[in-house]
Amino acid sequence: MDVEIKQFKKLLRKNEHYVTKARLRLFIALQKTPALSIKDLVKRLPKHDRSTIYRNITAFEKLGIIARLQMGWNSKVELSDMFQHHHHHFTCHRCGQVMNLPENSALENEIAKLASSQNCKQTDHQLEIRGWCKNCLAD
Amino acid sequence: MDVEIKQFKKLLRKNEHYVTKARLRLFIALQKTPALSIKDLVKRLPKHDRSTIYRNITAFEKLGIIARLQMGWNSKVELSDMFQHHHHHFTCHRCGQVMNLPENSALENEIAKLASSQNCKQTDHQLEIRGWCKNCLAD
DNA sequence: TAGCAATTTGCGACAAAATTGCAATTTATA
DNA sequence: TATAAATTGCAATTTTGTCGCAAATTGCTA
Repeated sequence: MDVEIKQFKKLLRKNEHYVTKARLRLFIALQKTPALSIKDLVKRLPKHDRSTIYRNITAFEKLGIIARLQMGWNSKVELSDMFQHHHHHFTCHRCGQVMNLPENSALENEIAKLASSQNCKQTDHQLEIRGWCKNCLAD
Repeated sequence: MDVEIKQFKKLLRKNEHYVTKARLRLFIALQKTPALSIKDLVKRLPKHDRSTIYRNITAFEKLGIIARLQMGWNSKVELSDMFQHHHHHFTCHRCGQVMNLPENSALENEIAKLASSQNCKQTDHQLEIRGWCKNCLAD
């Protein structure tokens, strides 16, 4: 079985959460796609009620399993850095595609410096770059 | 009168929009606070109906007067770079306060490089840093 | 500054999104 | 497999966001 699913189950149990079908399916759906809206999730998990999905998203968020994002307009969720390399996103205005960007330590350093210059302690951050993707530029 | 309000009125007129009380108050509310949710705005503009606020937010957005942000969870709006220096945000987990961060050209450069490294053309971006603010760290 | 045309507003009705209580089901454990 | 506890699905409800329309406001011109 997928190493990450093992880790996910362990995390749930450690925090006194049951491993249920709804939670597993939600996790797997998130593993498959970079960033999903609640609407997408409801569509992809037809066996489960909206309320179950909402409740589990809230639970996952508290456990640090997922992170909420802003992609242009709607809020979306994706697995947190616990289950993925840390990364930022590029959203194309034209085709709407969201792509994960490669890690960049120079950028991460600048962000860290910016927070500490204000005497703030950073726990995390989120960057979205918007514009035109390679394919749409070619058209 | 405030230079920015003059600019705001001019922009409306140029685009065949009337300068109304609702629009002025909305603009002024946005001038006063870094990032406001729709809920906040509805609370701060009790003389105006929700639908008016929604409609004007939509209109302002089309005219490029405001930008939508995602601060953690709810989407918020603030005046665009047209009326403010370009900046990013820090949100405190504990007190919830949102502060504007100073401009940083090294950071901006890294962001630009990251986009072009993927052959994407960046139009804009948004960064939110989260953590603990100075005051909350002191407590 | 009165009057006209065009836009905007507030209201009420709706539609969509998100939350909640509770009985029935599922899960972990022994 | 029995039991206790957590979770789910469902229905009801609240919260958010949208829309049409009559009345009011705005910009313009005489």
